[in-house]
Amino acid sequence: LVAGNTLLDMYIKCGSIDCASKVFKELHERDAVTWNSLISGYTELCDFSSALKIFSDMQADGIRPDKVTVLNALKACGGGGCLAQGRLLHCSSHLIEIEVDLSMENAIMDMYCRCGSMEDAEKVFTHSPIVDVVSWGTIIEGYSLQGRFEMVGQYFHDMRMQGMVADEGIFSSVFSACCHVGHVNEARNFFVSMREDQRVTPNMLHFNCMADLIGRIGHLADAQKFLESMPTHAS
RNA sequence: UUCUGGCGG
Repeated sequence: LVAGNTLLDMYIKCGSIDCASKVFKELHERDAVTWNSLISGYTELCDFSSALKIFSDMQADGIRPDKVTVLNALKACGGGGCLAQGRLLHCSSHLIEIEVDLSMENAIMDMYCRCGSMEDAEKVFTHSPIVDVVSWGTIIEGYSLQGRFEMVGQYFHDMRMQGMVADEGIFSSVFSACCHVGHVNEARNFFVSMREDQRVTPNMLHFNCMADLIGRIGHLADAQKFLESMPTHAS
């Protein structure tokens, strides 16, 4: 069983979903891991409807979904923008004796964000007994995707107030929001704070957003100077 | 062997 699952996983990691599904069909024994691998394989390829189809096949086959199953299914719902199905998962996961821990809460929030329902995402966030940098990042990225810069700033501020340190991912979302709405000065402030207060090393994406913004207001020489100040080893 | 946020893979 483990050998079969390992083989299946190998094909998925290589991107050969066809070989993977062939292996899947030939397996005479399948457990939750087998199904989970295939669901995540389709999700990785952005074939969300196939992923959700496998998810329902799994249940039809009498295999009980575990935590990983639900995490993968939530991701597929988010990717496919299937709000109704995602909501159903959210509501039923409590019932089918799956513990709703932090990673589950975060996945649920992410699903709502991608489905465009920030209201639901915020509700989950607010009611979470504990949140981490991923939770904050999920909400911030959610607002960033919607171009809601004021909310990005708000949540970033709240996060700092609670003593949470931002990481590279948070700043990627923040800069992308700045870029989206063309807020140069705000971005500058974030850039300075990133290095001085929070000791996050700016990466290439961060530098690009900054240069784009500076260039956009016509300060091409500044933008160039800025890019030249970028360390060559920046990742 | 399958596992939550940005970019990458």
